[in-house]
Amino acid sequence: MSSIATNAREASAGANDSLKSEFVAFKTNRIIEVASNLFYQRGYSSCTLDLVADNLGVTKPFLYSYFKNKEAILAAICEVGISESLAVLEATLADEHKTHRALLTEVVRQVGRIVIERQEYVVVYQREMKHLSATDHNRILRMRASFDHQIAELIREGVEAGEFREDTDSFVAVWIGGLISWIPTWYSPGGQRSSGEVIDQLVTAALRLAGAE
Amino acid sequence: MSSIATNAREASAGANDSLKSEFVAFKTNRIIEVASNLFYQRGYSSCTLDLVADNLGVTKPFLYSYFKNKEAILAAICEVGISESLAVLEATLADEHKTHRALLTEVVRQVGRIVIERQEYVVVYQREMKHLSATDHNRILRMRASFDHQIAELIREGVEAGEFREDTDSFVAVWIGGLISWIPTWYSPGGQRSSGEVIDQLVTAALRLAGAE
DNA sequence: TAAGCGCCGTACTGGCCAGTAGTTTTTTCT
DNA sequence: AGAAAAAACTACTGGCCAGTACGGCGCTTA
Repeated sequence: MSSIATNAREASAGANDSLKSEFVAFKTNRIIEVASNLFYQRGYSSCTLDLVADNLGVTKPFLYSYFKNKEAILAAICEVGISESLAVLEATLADEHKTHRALLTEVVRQVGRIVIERQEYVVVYQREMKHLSATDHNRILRMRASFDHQIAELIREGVEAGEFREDTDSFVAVWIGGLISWIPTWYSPGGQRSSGEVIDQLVTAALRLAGAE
Repeated sequence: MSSIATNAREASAGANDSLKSEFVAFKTNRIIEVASNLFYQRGYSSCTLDLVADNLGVTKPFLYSYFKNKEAILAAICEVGISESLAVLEATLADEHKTHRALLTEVVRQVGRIVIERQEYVVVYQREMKHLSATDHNRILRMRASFDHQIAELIREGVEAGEFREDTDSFVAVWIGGLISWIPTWYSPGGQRSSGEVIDQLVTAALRLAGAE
């Protein structure tokens, strides 16, 4: 009996905890969403936490119960784009049945989609990374390096398999990363080109760089 | 006689003035050089003018006798990379005897060189443009647009002339601009790759994007 | 050498802002 | 209902920084 009661209590406590942590996650997300938008518009250093709080309809101490300080908010923002991209990259590369050309196409398409979706996060990351603490900076730099490394590997194998031109240096991985990162500086959601067109163009460009035609 | 005297006086005054304006130009240059370096390292908003002055061995009011305010210094920095690139672009395109392929190669090579030389200026421009006044912002944006437009035109003519693949959209001009702008985020002067190698790679990449092979 | 001028420095201010201490409100549990 | 705990707010501070008023020093000119 006591064990049943205990289990029930634990289960209930567990449910409560998870509900509570869902609330916390939700609020945390809202904060980085709004903060990202404001950092994007005004720049990290010239954006005050009072402003972020105002835009959320709360006050500054509220933010401090979810993040240690201003820099922690920035770190959370910077991590979004790169961690999602890395996740998609690894999920895509897991499919062993595809050709290297198909893999490259799919990776570029998926990551391009994420970069467009998370445009503001990506731009803030690119512009404001230098304000991160050394620890956060290194963690994010490692993710970025891992991304580039895996693309370079994909290129190398594709060249070996004869799918890409043999005079293709695996360093084009960095150039392809450049194409992807470049999108947010000129694409705007309501603009002339749809995100679909942009992604198609991106894929074409990446394939040309890889010599896969 | 009076006219000779006047001329002599004017000539002398002119020489003085030009010498003086050379001094002014020199000091102005030193300011944007040092400021660019500090804005590059710390970001525009978190870099104080006292710090800039310290690094020049002068004091803050000195800066205010050469620039109206902090933003004017930023504007001067932002203009360097793009105005030099535009000048080189137009000088290169003036050579009527070259093929479109040769013109594209030369433009990319020259602008790549400028971007590497002026790396810090270019990065500050990309990151901090949003802190410019509307007037400065527009002036610089127009230069940038003119650059992209002329590259697009070059691509279009090259396709027409049969030098580039016929399924090449002139929008690759923007992608090529992306490759060039991407260099400063990963190239470092003392690093593994020499600037010559980087530029060769850049040219190769640009030609592949244009379908000129 | 003395007067005049211009260049640069000293010293200040007014406002802004990250971060915090202590209080009030809301929720939870009995 | 009422107490205890959790969540959010009010109100403040200490330091920083763009921009400025004014003073002094050296340099020209006669």
